[in-house]
Amino acid sequence: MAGIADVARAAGVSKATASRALTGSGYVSEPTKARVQEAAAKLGYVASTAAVSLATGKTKNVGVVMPYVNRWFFAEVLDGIQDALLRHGYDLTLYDARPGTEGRVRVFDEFLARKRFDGLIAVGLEPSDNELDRLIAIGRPLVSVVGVSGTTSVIALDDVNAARRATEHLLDLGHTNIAFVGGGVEGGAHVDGIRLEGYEATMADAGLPACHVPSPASLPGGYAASVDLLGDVRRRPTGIVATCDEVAIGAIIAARRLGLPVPSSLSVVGIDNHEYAEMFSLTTLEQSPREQGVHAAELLLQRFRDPDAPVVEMRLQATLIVRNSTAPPAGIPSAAAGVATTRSVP
Amino acid sequence: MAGIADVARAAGVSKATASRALTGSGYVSEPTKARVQEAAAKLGYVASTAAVSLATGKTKNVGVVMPYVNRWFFAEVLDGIQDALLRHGYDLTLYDARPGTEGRVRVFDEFLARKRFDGLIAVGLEPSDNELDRLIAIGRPLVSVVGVSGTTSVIALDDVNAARRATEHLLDLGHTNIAFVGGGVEGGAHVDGIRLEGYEATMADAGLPACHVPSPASLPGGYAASVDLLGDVRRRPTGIVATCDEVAIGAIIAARRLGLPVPSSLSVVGIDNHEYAEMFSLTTLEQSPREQGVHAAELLLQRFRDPDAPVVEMRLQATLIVRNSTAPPAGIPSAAAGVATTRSVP
DNA sequence: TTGTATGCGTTATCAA
DNA sequence: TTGATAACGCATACAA
Repeated sequence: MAGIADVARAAGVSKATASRALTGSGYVSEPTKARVQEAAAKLGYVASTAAVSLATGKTKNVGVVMPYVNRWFFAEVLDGIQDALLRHGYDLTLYDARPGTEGRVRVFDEFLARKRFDGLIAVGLEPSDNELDRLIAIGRPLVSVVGVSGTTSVIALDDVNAARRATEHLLDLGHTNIAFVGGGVEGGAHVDGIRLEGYEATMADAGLPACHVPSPASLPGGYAASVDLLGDVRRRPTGIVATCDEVAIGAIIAARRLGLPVPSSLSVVGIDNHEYAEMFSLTTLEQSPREQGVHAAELLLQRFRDPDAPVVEMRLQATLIVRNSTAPPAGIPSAAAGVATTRSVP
Repeated sequence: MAGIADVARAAGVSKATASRALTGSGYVSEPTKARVQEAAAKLGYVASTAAVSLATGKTKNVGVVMPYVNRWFFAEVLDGIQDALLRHGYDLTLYDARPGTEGRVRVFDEFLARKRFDGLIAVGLEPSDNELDRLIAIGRPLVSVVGVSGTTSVIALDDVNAARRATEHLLDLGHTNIAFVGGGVEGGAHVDGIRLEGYEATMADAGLPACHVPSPASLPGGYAASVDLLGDVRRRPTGIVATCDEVAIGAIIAARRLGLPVPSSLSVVGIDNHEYAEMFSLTTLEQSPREQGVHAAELLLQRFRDPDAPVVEMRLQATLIVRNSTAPPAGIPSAAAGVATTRSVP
């Protein structure tokens, strides 16, 4: 509870000098600075954030808005943001804005309006026009990770490219009957649709028919969709491109359940490099949500230093990681199999 | 950027009256209150949190400290806390305190000392003595979810009881050769050790030998440990009690890999009721981390209202959910099998 | 029921 | 290089 007045008194200086000595702004002689700092340490002085904010207009705090905290991608991004902010001495206040909830409305109407932060990071938010307007009306720097288009800085995976390369990986192995599992489901994320388009375009380029199997972007969702798909012998593909690793793993589990060996009878490729991917030997296109979070935080912090910094749009390229869930289809032997143990870079 | 002075001017009253009209404290006539509120709405006035904090000493913010945000249990608790705080108009600032990191030191030394919150919720923190001292030295109400013993309010699952009932479930089905997978690994959580003790005590009560298989509390960890355990025919049990559902699911996947049908050749029971549990037909003892988060938040809010409220220790009882991963062992037919489709309460 | 005046704990401005 | 003093934006005790 010691205030700066106590520190000043203990050090035998004025509040103003004490403040300068502690914040490092303005001229203070070395000896007095040392005296002040020692006094502050002895008293356990910590500046009141409220008073500092009121006086400086800065909160040393960053707001993070995301629709879910308990999903792999979001939790990883959050972890990355947290880590980067911590390093720079910034606090993080979290706003949960699950779509369609009353809470989300309140977040936009009340909570964000309080401006308890110097800037905002929106993760996978997919705001409505109205919500986007409010976000901008706040008048604080905004950086997005996925989900917001247009006027603000954005960091996101190049989804079309990732889906294309996943598809091409299977094409290169000799597959022609390839299905895409994911997206096309109510309440699903926009990215799933984009990845689907990447897959469809690639199949079209190869002159092959596309097959879309809708599925929620979750392990149980991918499992259920894949059981349906693979259970019907007439529709059964030799390769699956999944919209994310959880769906891909669901497909692998479904295949095992149906007695279809992976990869000899079915190849599966995902997008993410989820923490479970290695255990399932899943071939996947790695995106690193954690790094996306770090980038977002650092972009925002840089914006604090230079408010006129240009709006940047950062498109990350996924890295293909080949494991053991993909192989040439049953008919074709091991022509391109040599590739199957390498790990290539973007 | 409109301040209360602008609102007061627009409504033709003093700042004091405007403040009273907006906060609801003190006497204000209905007509003027309405005028003020209308003016505030029109100007889009929102009180500066910094100024309010400085004037009242309250931040309307709660700090949450947890070692991980990207693990199922923690993410669920966080979600519950967030939800409850949102309903009461409180912000949430998050502090990541991963054990053994430099960041954790800074969180305790700098970040928490800033007291940007009216109270603190510690989730699974397992603080050192020194850390616990600091936590208390902050001088703000503290509520813990797991991980802190003693002097503060705590909400936690009754781990011993949960492990005991998981074990008894297998015993009731006729199993005698039951292993416990989980715990006993460096960096593991304290709860795993407690659950292990519950299992061991129950086995001892039944006059049966215990078998402990160390494992990290994760899906890959449980998978690896179970492959080892089940791969050795001489050690192979007919039942597994897992320290959590992720480990249990790892065990199920391992069993399938080894061609051991579940539940006919191996029964597996977990603790959690993880979101994947249903997909794997996992019998488990449900704890609800989300509700634990809600309870913790509400306990803290109540403490704000009544600072002298007694310290409470809330031990939650798990609920047995019987699915299809447990059955009588191969030898014993269907004596107690009728039970296997019911769902019992604590 | 309303207005005036003061304080909350810092930083920032201006003289000294 | 330092010190007195005025903001910062609001809530509140007290006076009217």
